[in-house]
Amino acid sequence: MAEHMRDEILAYKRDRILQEAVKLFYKNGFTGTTLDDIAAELGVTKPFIYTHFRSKVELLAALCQPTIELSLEAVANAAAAPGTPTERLRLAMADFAKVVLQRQANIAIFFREEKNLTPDALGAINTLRKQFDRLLSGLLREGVASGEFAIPDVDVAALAIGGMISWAYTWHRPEGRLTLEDVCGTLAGLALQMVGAAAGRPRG
Amino acid sequence: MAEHMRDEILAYKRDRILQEAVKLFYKNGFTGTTLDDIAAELGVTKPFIYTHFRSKVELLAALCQPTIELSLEAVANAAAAPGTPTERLRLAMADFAKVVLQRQANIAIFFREEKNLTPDALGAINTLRKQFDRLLSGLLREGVASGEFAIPDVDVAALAIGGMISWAYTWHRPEGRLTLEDVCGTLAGLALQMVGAAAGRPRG
DNA sequence: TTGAAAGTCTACCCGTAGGTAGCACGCTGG
DNA sequence: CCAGCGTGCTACCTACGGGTAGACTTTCAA
Repeated sequence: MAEHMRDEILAYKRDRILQEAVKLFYKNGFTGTTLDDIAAELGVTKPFIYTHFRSKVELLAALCQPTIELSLEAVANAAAAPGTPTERLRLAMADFAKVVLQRQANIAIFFREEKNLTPDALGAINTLRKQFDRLLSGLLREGVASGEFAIPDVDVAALAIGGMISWAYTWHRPEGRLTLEDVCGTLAGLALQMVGAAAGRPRG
Repeated sequence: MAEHMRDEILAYKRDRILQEAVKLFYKNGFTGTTLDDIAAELGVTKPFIYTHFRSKVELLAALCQPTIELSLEAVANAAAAPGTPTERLRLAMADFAKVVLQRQANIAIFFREEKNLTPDALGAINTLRKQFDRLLSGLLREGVASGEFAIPDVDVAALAIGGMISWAYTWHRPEGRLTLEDVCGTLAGLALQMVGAAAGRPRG
């Protein structure tokens, strides 16, 4: 049990480092942030960080990959859920949007700093992204087959929808006019309308 | 006239530097590219670059701003053109997509390296982006007023459409299955369908 | 109370890359 | 053939920041 708690504390420290790193990378960019900056924000020193991460780029990977995994899971779960393609697409896009906005900083950092990842880390993430695209394309194809969707090019449509929603990381302001749920709902509705689904927005 | 030609040569040199910079920043990122790299690619040395640009970040600004200006112009021209909102939206989005894809590298660099611009340069560009959003929102509002478009939230829709098309810089492959014109046309069609316009895609 | 292990800090190294001073080469006109 | 200028190069400076060695402190078990 002493062992157990030590692990929790270790995990907690690791997590705090990641939190501060996300905050600073988001605000000042990856190269615009020094490890000393992160350490200072935590009230510790640089070697402290090195007891939890092997390098600065490992830190970067550690804050990107899990977020991409969450995005994939959101779509995977929705795609596997019961319901019509229309219902599942709405769920998939609303949940995906939620991940994008809840992890806005992580998403932003990933897309900006991709080039700073090691080939290994980038490869792993790109595998996830390919699965994401494949799932989304598959869902669209189902809807086309069932006659619910009308799309000229399924693969382009998948990229367009994915992009429309991913892009929200660039403009969403948590303190703005719209709540996170509003935005997710609206974006999911727009996605449905885009594929020609009936009731892209329920009409009362 | 001797004067005249000297200026042309100066402009040409400046242009070549920018070309190589775009290529390398796109491939390796801004901080991942050294001025020596760019110089080497041109068969010159670093001080040569400094006779044409005051600093590395000035180089960055010089390759971002004109591209953003082009995007704005594309939408501004289409918005001011004659025709129904539907027709003008299609034109605006097709032309905007064309800029995004023709200047794919510049667009990618801008979105990735925003944080490396000086506050001044970034401010100037953000002014342009705000105009872009305003124009697009205005066009959508016209379509809603005329009954051609059905959109829950015009401002979110403008951001969604702009994002969907901007995003193409992440996935378009010039050597891929689709020509640039194909992609522009498909994306413009998807944008129309997204706002509920009739004939998002002409049906024969 | 003591010894060892875990954890953190102080102090440093050193490669890298943005930026510059001053020289050398070649062109043009006398 | 030479003066002078424009142009680009050689050679350098310097700051910064990622990464590390080793000392110090704290904790806990015996």
